[in-house]
Order: sequence, then C-alpha cells, then structure tokens
Amino acid sequence: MDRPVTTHPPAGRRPSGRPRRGTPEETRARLVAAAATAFNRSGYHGTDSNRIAREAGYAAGTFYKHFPDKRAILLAAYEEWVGAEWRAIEAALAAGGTRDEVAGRIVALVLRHHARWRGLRSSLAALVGEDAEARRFHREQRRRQLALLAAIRERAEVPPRSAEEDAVLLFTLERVCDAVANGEVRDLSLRRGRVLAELRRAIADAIRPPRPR
Amino acid sequence: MDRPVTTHPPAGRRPSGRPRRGTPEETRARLVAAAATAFNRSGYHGTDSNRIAREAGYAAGTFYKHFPDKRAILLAAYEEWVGAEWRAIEAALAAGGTRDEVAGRIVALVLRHHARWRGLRSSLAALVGEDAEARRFHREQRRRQLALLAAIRERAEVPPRSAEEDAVLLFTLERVCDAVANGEVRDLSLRRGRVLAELRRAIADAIRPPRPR
Amino acid sequence: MDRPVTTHPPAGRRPSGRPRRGTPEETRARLVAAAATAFNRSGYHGTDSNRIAREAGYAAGTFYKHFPDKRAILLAAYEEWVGAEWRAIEAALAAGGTRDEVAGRIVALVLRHHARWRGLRSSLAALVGEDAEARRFHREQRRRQLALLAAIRERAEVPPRSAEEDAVLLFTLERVCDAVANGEVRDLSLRRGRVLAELRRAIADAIRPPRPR
Amino acid sequence: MDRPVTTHPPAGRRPSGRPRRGTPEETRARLVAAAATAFNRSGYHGTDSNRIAREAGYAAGTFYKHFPDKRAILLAAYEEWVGAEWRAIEAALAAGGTRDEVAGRIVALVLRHHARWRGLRSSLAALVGEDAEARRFHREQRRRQLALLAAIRERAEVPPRSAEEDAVLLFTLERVCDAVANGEVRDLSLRRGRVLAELRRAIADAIRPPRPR
DNA sequence: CATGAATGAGCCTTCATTCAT
DNA sequence: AATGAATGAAGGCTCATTCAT
Repeated sequence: MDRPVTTHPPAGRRPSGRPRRGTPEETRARLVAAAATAFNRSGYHGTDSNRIAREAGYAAGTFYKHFPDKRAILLAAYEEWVGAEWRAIEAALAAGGTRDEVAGRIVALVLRHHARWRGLRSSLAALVGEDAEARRFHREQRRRQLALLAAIRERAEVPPRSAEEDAVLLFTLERVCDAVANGEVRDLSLRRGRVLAELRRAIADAIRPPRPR
Repeated sequence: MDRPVTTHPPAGRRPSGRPRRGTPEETRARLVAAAATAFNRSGYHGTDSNRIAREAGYAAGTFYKHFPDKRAILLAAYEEWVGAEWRAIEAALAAGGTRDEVAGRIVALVLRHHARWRGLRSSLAALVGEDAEARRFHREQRRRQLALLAAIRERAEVPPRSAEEDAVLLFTLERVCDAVANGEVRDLSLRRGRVLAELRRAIADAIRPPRPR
Repeated sequence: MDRPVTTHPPAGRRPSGRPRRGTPEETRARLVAAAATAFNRSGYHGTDSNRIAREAGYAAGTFYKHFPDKRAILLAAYEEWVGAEWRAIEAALAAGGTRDEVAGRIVALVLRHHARWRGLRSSLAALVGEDAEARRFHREQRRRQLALLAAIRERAEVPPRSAEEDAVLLFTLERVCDAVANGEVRDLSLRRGRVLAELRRAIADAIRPPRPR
Repeated sequence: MDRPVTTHPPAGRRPSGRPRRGTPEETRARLVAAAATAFNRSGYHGTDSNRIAREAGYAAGTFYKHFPDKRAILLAAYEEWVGAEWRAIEAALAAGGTRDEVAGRIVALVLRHHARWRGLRSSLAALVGEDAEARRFHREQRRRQLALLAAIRERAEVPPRSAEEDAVLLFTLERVCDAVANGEVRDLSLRRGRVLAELRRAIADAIRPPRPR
C-alpha cells in the first residue's frame, strides 16, 4: 500500500523535469497507491481520476492506459487492502502465544488497519451501494475472506464452530473497529479501552472451546 | 417513511396530476418520501435533485424552496428513518412477553427495517464519509440513539450493564442486520436462520442479568 | 427615496402579524424604496425580485401586481433618483450667494447624492449596457437633464455657453463625483480635497463669463 | 484584443473546423478574444460561459481548464484592453508633433477604443459594482494607469501638474469618450465635433505649461 | 389588494474519458 | 508507454414570473 520508490532514468537526456517511468507494473502500483490515499482522504466521489494520475506523477491519460475506469482502481485498491489485512491476521495467529495474546494482537491489528484506511473502506461501501459490478466484486472478496477464516481455524486446531458464529464475530470485529476508528466511540463518550476489551473477550471465546450454554 | 397520502380538494376536478398548493409541510413530506425512495434505489450520487422533485410531483425549483441542498434532504430522510426505527423498538419492548420473545421481535423489526431501507442507509454512509456536516449530523443521531437505549434499559428495570457493552451489542445488531439485508449472508452461503438466532441470543443476554464470567 | 412610514390598520382584527396595506400608491412607493436600497446594496443582478418584495413587507406576487418586471422597478427607482438630484440642484442655485458658494454647494450635494446611491447608479449602468428598453429610458432622462440645465442657465442670466461645453462639464461633474464616491480617488492616493477643488473651479468658471482664449 | 490567427498544421487536411490541440497560450488567447467579443455584444450577465467556449471553437469544459470562472475571463479581457489602450497612448505621445496634434491623436484613439469596446467596458463596470474581487482588480488597474500617466508626463518633459489635475482630466477623457461612443452625445443632439474639440483643448492645456490663474 | 407555493428554463461548473501527438 | 489538451454530458442550483386562493 506504500508508494513504491521511483526508479531512476538510465542517465542520459531528460526532456522535461519528469522522471522516466519504469515497467507497467510499477506504474500500475503507483497509481493504485495514489488512488488508495486519495480515496481514503476524500472519498470515491470526492476524488477525480485526473487527480489520482497527477498525484501518482502521471498525466491524466496514463490512468486509462492502466485501468478501464475509475471504479476499477478502487476495486484494485480494495483488493490489496483486504489481502494486506488477512496476511497480517495470519501472521498474528502464526506468531503463537496464549489465546488472549492472540486475540489482543488481532484486535490491535484490525483496529490499526481500519483506522488508517477508514476512508478507503467507506469509499468502497459507497460504490458497492450504487454499482452492481462493484457489489459482485465485494461479495467475491467476502467469500474468500470467510474461506480463509475457515482454513485458519482448521489449521489452528481449534474446536469447530458454526460458520454462522464465525461470521457474526467477523461482522462484530469489523463494525466495532470501524466505530473506534471513525470516532463514533469517542463521540458517544464511550471508553475505548472497555470497548476493545469486549472485543478481545469475544475473540478469545471463539478461539477457545465453546462455552457450554 | 411511507409516502403520505395527499389530501386534496374534496374530490372533484383536477386538471393535471400535480399536487399544487399543498401546505409546506405536505410538500416537504412528499419530497422527503420521494427522496428516501430514490436514494434507497439509486444511492446518493445516483440520484439527482431534479428527479427527486419530479418523482414527488413537483418542479425542480420547488425542491430548493424546502431544502437548502441535496445533502439536507438525505439527512432529513435519515432522521425520519432513525426515529421510525426507535419508535418501533420501544413498542417492541413495551409489548411485553418473555425476554426471548422481546429479543425475537427486535431482531425481526430491525432486520425488516434495514432490509427495506438498506440503500438509504448506505447512501447516508457514503455521504458521512465525504462530508463533515453530514458526519456531525450522524454523530448527533448516534448520541440520541444511545441515550434512548440507556433510558429503555432503565425503564425495563434490567440490571445495569456498561454503556460499552450496550454499544458493542448495538453495533453487532446493526451490522448483522445489514449483512442479512444486503445479501452478504446469502452470498457467503450462511444459514440466515442460524445467524439471526445468534443475534437473538446476544440480545436476550443483554436483557437478562449479566452472566458471571 | 426614504422608506415611507407604514400606515396603521383601522384598529380591529388582525389575522396575521402583518400590517394591513394602504393605497396602491403607498405599496408602490414602498416597493420602489426597498428596490432602491437593495439594488444599491447588491446590484441589479445581485438582487432578486422576491427579496425586494419581502424587504418592502410584501409577498412575492405583490411585486408583479405593481410592476411588469424587475427592470421596471429599477427604472422607477432611477427616475426618482434623478428627480431628487435635480430638485436639489435647483434649490442650490435658487439659494443665491457668490458663484463660488453656489459651485461649492452643487459639488457637495452631487457628491453626497452619488456617494449614497452609487450602487443604484451602477445597477442602472449595468442594465443600460444590456437592455435596449433601459437604454431608451436612460437617454430620455438625460435629455430632460440637459433641458433642465439649459433652463437653469437661462434663468440665472448667465452669459450663454455652448450646450457642448455644458455637457462636458456635466460629464466631468458626474464622473468625478462617482470616482470620489466609489473610492477610486482614495485608492489612487489622491487628495480628495484637491480633486473637489478642481471641480468647483470648473463649475464656477461655467457660471461666470467665459474666459477669453 | 484581436483574435489571434490560428497556427495550424502546415495546411493539409483538417477533419473538423476545430482548433484542437493548440498550445495552452493559443487556446487561452482564443477564449479571451471570444469572451471580449461576447461580453461586448451581450454584457456580462447576458453571456454564458458555454457560449464563450463554443464561439472560440471549444467545448464547454475547455473553458474551465483555462479560467477558474466566468469572472476571471472578463478580468483577463479587461486587462488586455487596458494594456492595449495605454500602449496606443504611449505610441501617440512618442510619435511627436505639436501639442495639438498629440492631443488630437489621443482623443481619436481613446474614442475609437471606447467605441469598439463599450459593451466590454460596461460589462466590467457591472461586475465591479457587484463583486468585491472584481473591484480589487479594477482598482489595481487604475493605480497602474495613473503611474503610467505620471511616467509619461515626466518623460515628456512637461512641467509638473498635480496628480489630482491629471486624474480629473483622465476621468473627463474617459467619460466623454464613453458618452460619444455610447450615443449619449448623439441622443442629446450635441455636435460631436464640438464635444471632441473641448476635450482636445483640455488635453492640450495639460501638456502645455499650466496657465496662470 | 395581497398571498406564497409553485414553476421551469437555463446557467455555471465538474469530471470521467478520449485521442492525436 | 506517456502525454495533456480537449471533450461533452450531466447535475446542482437560481430566480423571474405565474396563478389559484
């Protein structure tokens, strides 16, 4: 998600003050990074495609050489975002420790990620609410997310829980992290520490054998 | 939230289908109703103010006699939406019955409400992500919501829980109902009944004395 | 030009808090006064007809019962303005005194009048630049102005000068008063007293026998 | 102020009449020229920005790539206008000849300029009366004008006069040329030749040593 | 005479997208 | 591959004016 370093021109002439560009992959990555930042800052409808190009260091037309339209780059940015989050979650699980430690790490990490990219997340939500193609894409990501979750739980040799319980937990985790990240918790005069403690407890419960009811 | 019935001159002739010269309150209400429907269908950015006016039976200019801008009517529609939901929740609590019955009624009601107006909700979310004024308004609604919740719990003579626990529950309720309503649950091949059962259990827990940990 | 006092209702009932209105002439005069003030403050295009009506204490529709359109009320306001200025100038001449005294009075009076109504004047100029009908009206006023000037000079038993000399003087008087009134003189760091002294000298010259060339 | 000739590809084919892909300077100049003509013809409020673009041979959006808003292009047109006038005046002074010859050239030139662009001038005046930013700009132009005048008089080795005398003369020149140009003089049945003769005399006086009073 | 809700044409402006270079 | 000037459809909003009451 961080902006890659610009590769330098092979010396020689330089007509304008602009650096010569590298491979298409680099260009694409720079555009995605700039888009993520811009969407995160100003929202989907508050960001125009010319600005994304400019902030990535390119001209307006270059954008459309790499993406068919504005929607596509938001989806690309989101895809990367989801990937990054789940890689981090996997790492948190792999790092070991007690269940409470693991739960604590996960909450901290999801929270940080949501806080940093909350504008990007709500940009995606806005688009999903208006655009069928974006909706399809979003569902696909979700499906992969849940599959990942199932795989993780299996590998972790945790006693099985219903997929529905997992899903509710996931939704709670996501929603509460959003609420902390976007200031709702603060605005409601709630104690952030307590809210997060609630969350950690719920996660630890999920990792630990189900409590008898 | 339902479109109010137009009170017209005592039957008789009506040259055009236009509801000309109603009271400002009627006009405003018709506009809000049309806006709620339109935003719900096409999203905030997918709806233009001229269309709202036309669908409410008015000319473009009429819109701006009643609202300073497009944002304002979304906020008005949302305000009404929140009010309607909480009136319904209060009614569900007042109707009595066992804790499980009450919890069941609440889940059913919130779900129905979210399902019917999910486009409106995501329209609001989109705007909140882009517009500071909308954000302020949204927070204010939230605050009132939590105050209401506290009042309800008090009246219900239920043993006190922390505001943080209430809030987490609220977020969960909201998020899960959204997920059911917008098809995420279906797309993830989850059993809708089980998901809702989870939710009911959590709510019943909250009404019932806190379980010892 | 000053807003006339509202005549009071004949006691008795009063459905709304709005005063009962008097004769059409009073209404018209109130509208003209409000228009003059509004145009003077915000310019012709910066003032809308609904606001004029409202500021005069009437509803939007009332305006169009008294004037065919917005242009008409500006012309009415201007007509009154011109009349007031020339009545004042005649009075200044009639009051007698030395030539310098008369010239001084005229400059002071024209300046005050231009300063107070400079926005109205530029509103008129704007309309004259865009609208043929307004142009016609304006020319008519000018013609009457010059006729008045000729009559004044005759009555004053001042040796005859060419109409062209009179006209150039008139233009100068008008333009310089505008420049003082609208701040050009101040912005150009000119000494206002000196500028006006120049003007007084030119006018005194015109009243006095022409200097031999 | 004249529309620059389009420098096109070396003759050859041209599918449409559109001047596509000129340098920004060319485009800007074409837009300013079209705006000057349009404002001059229909006034500021009678001209819409889309029409300016179209008459310059561009699409609506192009306008806003070169100017932030409609006001800006009027100011740009005016700036050019002022510059052109003063370059012409300097040339008239530099060309030498007797004082009467110089005065005659100046009057002729200012008159021609005002006549040709009187609609543009009144457009500017209208805007200045309604818009603070335009007012600032206008004052700045004025200041530069007077500085230029001072410089000219110095270079011309003409005995010093007060800035106030200069300013009054400038205002008179401007106002009388407007009156001739916009038909006031004709409508007042004044002899145009005599009016201009008055003006020439005043200017020649200013160039010549001040007469003792 | 006065009201004031309603009208609707039209303006300014934006921005996703194209294409000749 | 990149440029960047140009496009043009579309949308938010205004305001002079009308008309049923």
